Amino acid sequence: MNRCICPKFEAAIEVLAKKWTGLIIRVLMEKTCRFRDIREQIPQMSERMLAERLKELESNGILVRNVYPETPVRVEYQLTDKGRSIEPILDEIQHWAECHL
Amino acid sequence: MNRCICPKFEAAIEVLAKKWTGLIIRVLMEKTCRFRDIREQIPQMSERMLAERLKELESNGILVRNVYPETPVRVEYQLTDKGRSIEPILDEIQHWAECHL
DNA sequence: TAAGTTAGTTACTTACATGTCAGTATACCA
DNA sequence: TGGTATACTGACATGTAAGTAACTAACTTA
Repeated sequence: MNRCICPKFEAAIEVLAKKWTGLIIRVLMEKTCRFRDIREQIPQMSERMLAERLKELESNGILVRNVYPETPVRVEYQLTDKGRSIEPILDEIQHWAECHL
Repeated sequence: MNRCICPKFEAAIEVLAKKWTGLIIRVLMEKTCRFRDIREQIPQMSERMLAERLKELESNGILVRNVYPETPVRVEYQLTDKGRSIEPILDEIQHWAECHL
């Protein structure tokens, strides 16, 4: 459309391109997970980073945080519709990666 | 496919997600450009960053650098097939950005 | 009472990315 | 000889991202 810089495109890149973000979304794409579960599926990532990313993704409306006051507490992270709509992007990246890398 | 980390996916993110990369590719998607042209279309980016990204993209086989020894010298940057195959990814991101941001 | 569980937080450090700006090489033109 | 143009490069400073590891809070079980 416009040959100048599209702020929405840039904003999207800023959300999606951060380290760990894609992986976290991919894990949650399969099923709703607890903090612990995500850690176990992405063991390279520190707790600190996971907590930071989850907060960002929540504030961007990509996932919701559900707290169940059991003992010990259970916190589940679930993609929203907005979050699930990222799937085609990740699929395209995966496809490109498999063809060209 | 695999719920663990896919190194190809990560490698793709590493290439595509860097600051300015998407914008540079988008500019070159429209037409082959000289260094100067790209600068003018992305004025926020410094020359230093542009030169660095162009080198990276060239070494990743996403674009080719053609030198015409005229006076003054003309250097044109052109997407390869691999580079052009990134278009669907950028389109998906653009689409998502327009629907959700 | 001590240890375990979940879900974080905080402080500190290191690494890497980016910005700024001056300088280079080559060739032309006045 | 000085100025202009293109396409960079290099040194340095700053800023941001990420890693490490210890700590907290609430509650339960041994």
